[in-house]
Amino acid sequence: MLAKTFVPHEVEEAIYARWENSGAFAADPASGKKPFTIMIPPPNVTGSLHMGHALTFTLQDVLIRWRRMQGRDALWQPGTDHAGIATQMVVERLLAAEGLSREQLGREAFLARVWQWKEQSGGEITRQLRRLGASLDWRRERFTLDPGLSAAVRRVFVTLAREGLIYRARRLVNWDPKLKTAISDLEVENREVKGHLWFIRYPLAGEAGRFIEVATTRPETMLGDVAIAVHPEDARYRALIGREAILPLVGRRIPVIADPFVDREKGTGAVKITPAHDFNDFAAADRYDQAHGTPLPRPSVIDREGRITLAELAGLSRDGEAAAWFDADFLASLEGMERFAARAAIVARLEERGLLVKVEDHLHTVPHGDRSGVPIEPLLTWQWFADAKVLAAPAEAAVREGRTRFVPQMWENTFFAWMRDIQPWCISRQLWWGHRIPAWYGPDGQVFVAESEEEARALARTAYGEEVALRQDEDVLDTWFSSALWPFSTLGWPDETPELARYYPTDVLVTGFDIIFFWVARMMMMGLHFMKDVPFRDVYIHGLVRDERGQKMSKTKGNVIDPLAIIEEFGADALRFTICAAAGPGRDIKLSRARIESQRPFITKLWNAARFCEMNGIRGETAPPAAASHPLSLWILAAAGRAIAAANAALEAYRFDEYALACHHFLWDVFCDWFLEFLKSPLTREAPEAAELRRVAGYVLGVVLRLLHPVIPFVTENLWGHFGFGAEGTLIRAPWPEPAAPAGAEAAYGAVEGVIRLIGEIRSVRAALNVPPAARPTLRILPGADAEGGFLGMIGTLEEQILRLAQLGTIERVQPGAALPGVRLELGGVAFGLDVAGLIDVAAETGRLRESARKLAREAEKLADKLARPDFRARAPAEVVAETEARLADLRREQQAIETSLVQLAALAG
RNA sequence: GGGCGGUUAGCUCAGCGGUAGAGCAUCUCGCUUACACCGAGGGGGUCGGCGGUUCGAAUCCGUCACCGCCCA
Repeated sequence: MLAKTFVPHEVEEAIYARWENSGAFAADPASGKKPFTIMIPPPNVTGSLHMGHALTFTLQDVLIRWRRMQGRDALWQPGTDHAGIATQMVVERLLAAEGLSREQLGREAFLARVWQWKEQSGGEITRQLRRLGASLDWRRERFTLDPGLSAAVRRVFVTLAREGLIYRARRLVNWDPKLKTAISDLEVENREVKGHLWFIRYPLAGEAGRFIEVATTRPETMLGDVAIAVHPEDARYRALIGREAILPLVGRRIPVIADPFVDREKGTGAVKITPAHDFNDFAAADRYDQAHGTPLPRPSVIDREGRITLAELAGLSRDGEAAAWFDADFLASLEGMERFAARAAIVARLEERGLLVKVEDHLHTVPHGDRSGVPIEPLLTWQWFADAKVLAAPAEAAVREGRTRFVPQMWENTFFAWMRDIQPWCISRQLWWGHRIPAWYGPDGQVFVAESEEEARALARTAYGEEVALRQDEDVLDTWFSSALWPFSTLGWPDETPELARYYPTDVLVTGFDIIFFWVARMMMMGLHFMKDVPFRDVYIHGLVRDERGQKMSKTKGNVIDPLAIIEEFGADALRFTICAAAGPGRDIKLSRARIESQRPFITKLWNAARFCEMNGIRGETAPPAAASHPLSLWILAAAGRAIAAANAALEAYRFDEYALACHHFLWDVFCDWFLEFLKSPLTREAPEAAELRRVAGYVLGVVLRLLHPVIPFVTENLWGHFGFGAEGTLIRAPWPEPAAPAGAEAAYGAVEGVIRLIGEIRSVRAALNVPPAARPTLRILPGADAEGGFLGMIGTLEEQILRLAQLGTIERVQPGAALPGVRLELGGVAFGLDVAGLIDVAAETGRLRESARKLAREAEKLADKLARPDFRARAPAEVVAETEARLADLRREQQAIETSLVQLAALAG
């Protein structure tokens, strides 16, 4: 016997273990089945399950389970990425608690420590994904630092380097002074901050007492100024172009240059140029250098920890007049000072010297490191870059040609926009945890890129003609570099494995729009370059999970909902069903406890429907009875067929919400509300058709379980085993249902739907007229000339059901011409009289009828007007005209019926 | 400043050229032998504003407003 209530946490873990241990999640490369593959976007090894994960993995699991049941060889590839910065930060924090730094420990020992952490605490999320029910093929779990995946990284790096698509260069990069590493453009977050605009006077050379005034948001960088730029057509400054100003404090002469990119409206229209600490200034210096013979210097005045450094100013010239503005002692005092402290010191000093004109409040965007949260310092450093532009072109073409399809399609725009303006990708990181860059340097700095040290040594021997000492590059690669290879590195590449041949390209990538660039774009680039084919056919982009007010969930805001707590309380199925039902196309999902609570009863409903079946001797049937002929059998089989078709159409289109809705509607509004209710009378009295109806019910219950299994796998699996549809834990492998449509099913469907409408009408009348619940009035039936035969017959067949569900005493057929006392109804060409004389308030009923007569009249008038317009008849399609006419005719009939009823009521009253 | 998305019942959202829908909430009635996490019935919307296209617009086009996101 099924328990009175379903208690998810009592069964979920056992069911999951059974699936996992029985190999139900395992892909089978040797099978003859058509593969269906999804690569999990590997979560961060330091991560733990949050609602965003719950969303993305629920949707992926729905797709995987559905396709697996359809008989596909499903591969859902699990794993985690090594998350260079995040993991290093975690372990450094642990060390700090012991009073240690990674530098004290040394690289080798530190890495050993990280591995130790990874083995013990890493990958917590893979355990949590099991709680969610995710049917990942765990035996194939990968980690981006696995030997195989690392070999793939080296192969890709070396290949691209030899093709000239990876190169080393000294460039301005986004430097994170807290983490002391370069980061890519994508890891920079532009935040709007309230800052200031400082207006500073720079003395003009050769004209004592005259100045040029500049405005800046970063006065501390003035130490590294090499020019002042004005717009070439700015009348205020035209005369100054080509002359020189004096950089105060530093005491250097710098030119006033013209650059059309200067915004004349902003500040004073004159800007200081600091090429070593600003991307725009760097570009301006480049432009200047190309137009002039003598290049501008590019002194760095801030170091890797964000402190002032004066070393690079030392070599720069300083002559007599400028030297007068040289502030030697003050300058020396800045050495090693933190950049924001230096800002304050410099502003104060400028003010003392009468060079600070004013300070204005200023709202501007400042780049911050997305991990560290500190302002980025643009810094000139040696880094490795990937030529993203060249790699992007085939990826862009693949989407343009439809070889990879975005769902919803609008995300293509985002993808194209980024691809069009793509910048060189800085792939080196000044970290220890990650793939060490496979490049070695000779004594003279010559670089040897190779997959192994031996290979590099061989290259060096050839180059130098002798054995020399080599030093490997200290840096590691961006984590996303290895993630970009995931769709093929996990399948064994660069080896030509059977898996690689079979599962690449994958079918669909499911992810959020926030990582289209990190993931989708980079996997496309690498996949196309190395596999010569796209990594996935479809990219399904879902929204972000937000709280009930539409705010992003974050720990600092304290508005996070912990999926594990929800699973503990309501069960994984309730969470999954809520998510699935809420996953409309291209929208963020507002999630709250209340929302999950409101969907949970659906699980309970399924449970109780199953209990009803069990109590009534219904057993699991995997096939519909071959000779099913009772109209209720035919009707429910037809309805199930519609539900199956709706679910398939929804899932094919990635419409998870419609899939959930179709299942919900079929189970609740059709199977429970009508089918099971219809069954009560014949089963209770053991009618002749009871045996057939039991078998059909057992079969349709199985259809429901199979249809719902992808989204609510635990409760369905539990019931599957309980009813003996198959062995315990085998629903996951059961065949996806096919519509079963015996002869006559559609006709029966229409007739039974008519009976359902009739019962609904009677219930409405009863409620509207306050007929006492215990009253059992008589229903009289008077078939009209155009009565639908099937419907009329069905009223006879389902008489006991109608009596029960409409709470009637008897049903009588009357002869034409007979009166129909009471309330008159008109349906399917049949007139019905509900004899409620004496049970109702005649005046109230008269009022009700008049009101509905008014409504009908309004509607009929609208349709009549429409039909009266010649344009409508001439231009609208014939079927629309016919439909409108039919609707009007229906309305007229209803109006007639009400008129008749009113006359009868008047007689009753009189 | 440029781009994208949104604005439909009290709330959350479908619908995207031919009768305005769902879930939740609300109101009335009901412990009818699966389920009160239930059953039955009801109320509630000039589909953000304006203009246009069309026989017909929530749906297509233009424009404005407000909200959100991305990029400068």
